[in-house]
Amino acid sequence: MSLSSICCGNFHLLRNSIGDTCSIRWLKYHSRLIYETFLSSRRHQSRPLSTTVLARSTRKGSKQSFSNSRHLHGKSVESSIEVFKQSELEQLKSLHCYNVEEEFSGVKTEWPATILVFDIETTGFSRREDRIIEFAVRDLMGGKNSTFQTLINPEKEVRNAYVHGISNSMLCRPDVPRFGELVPILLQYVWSRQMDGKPVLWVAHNGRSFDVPFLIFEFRRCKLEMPGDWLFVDTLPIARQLVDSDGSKLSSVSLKNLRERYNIPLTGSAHRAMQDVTTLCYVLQKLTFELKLTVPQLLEKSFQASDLPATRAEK
DNA sequence: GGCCCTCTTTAGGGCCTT
Repeated sequence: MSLSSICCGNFHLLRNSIGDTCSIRWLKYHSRLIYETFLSSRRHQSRPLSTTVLARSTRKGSKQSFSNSRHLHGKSVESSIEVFKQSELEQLKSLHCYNVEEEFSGVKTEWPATILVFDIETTGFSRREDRIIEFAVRDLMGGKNSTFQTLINPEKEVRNAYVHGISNSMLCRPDVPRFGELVPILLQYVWSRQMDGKPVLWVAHNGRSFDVPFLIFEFRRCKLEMPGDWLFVDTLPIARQLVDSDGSKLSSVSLKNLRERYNIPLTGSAHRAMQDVTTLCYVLQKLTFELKLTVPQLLEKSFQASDLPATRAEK
């Protein structure tokens, strides 16, 4: 299975899903029972959800005890949040690619994992001192409700609004959830996208050093562990494999530079989570195509939360 | 903080994330 064909398929679908975002109110309304099921399954299990043993069994395709709970509310969620302007949509449409193999064969691609590209905005760089204030994710499978985003009340002052434009007044509102309140909603979203017996592959730029540790610490503050079938891929070390036409390595592999390298238009404010997610989706497509990376190879590069030093001991 | 590179490895600077 070539990643290029899958990515082309992804972005064919992505074209149709931009602006099609889950309503957090809907998810909030339906997440309570799901969350209770999650907690219940944890109680019935004699080990945490994110143990290595459990994850290994998941990689082989076995089901986890909670994997079917998403079917309790398996109906589609409504869309209510407009993310992009029409002019911006037109720009992105110009980048769309077709899954040629799928178009000709008529056979649906067998996905080895649910691939979720995500990004966070935070109050700073310290995973211990700072908090997540925005979370956005896009399922590369595309389709209805393939994206999800929300602001998060960090319960502390935001002093870096000059970076992302997210101010205290935007976060200190009754309709903005704290991270602990978001967890059941996020789990509901992920389960609604996850395929039976297959892992979830989260993709982020510099995720290994930044996004994933932040998530781990937020889960830890809620006294929860991430599901064991959540795998992560960092696009930063992958991008470092790129070379220029003269064979030299790139001087910068920041998301901004990669976007400019691939002529990807900026469709909103940089340093807002969903904007960066959209950029990374296109960068991932171009990156894997250029490096001829397959999905299995991408999975081989994945890591688990428990693999990170930050999860093994407090520093 | 983790990773990479080099004027390196008994180290230090820069990148990348907000």
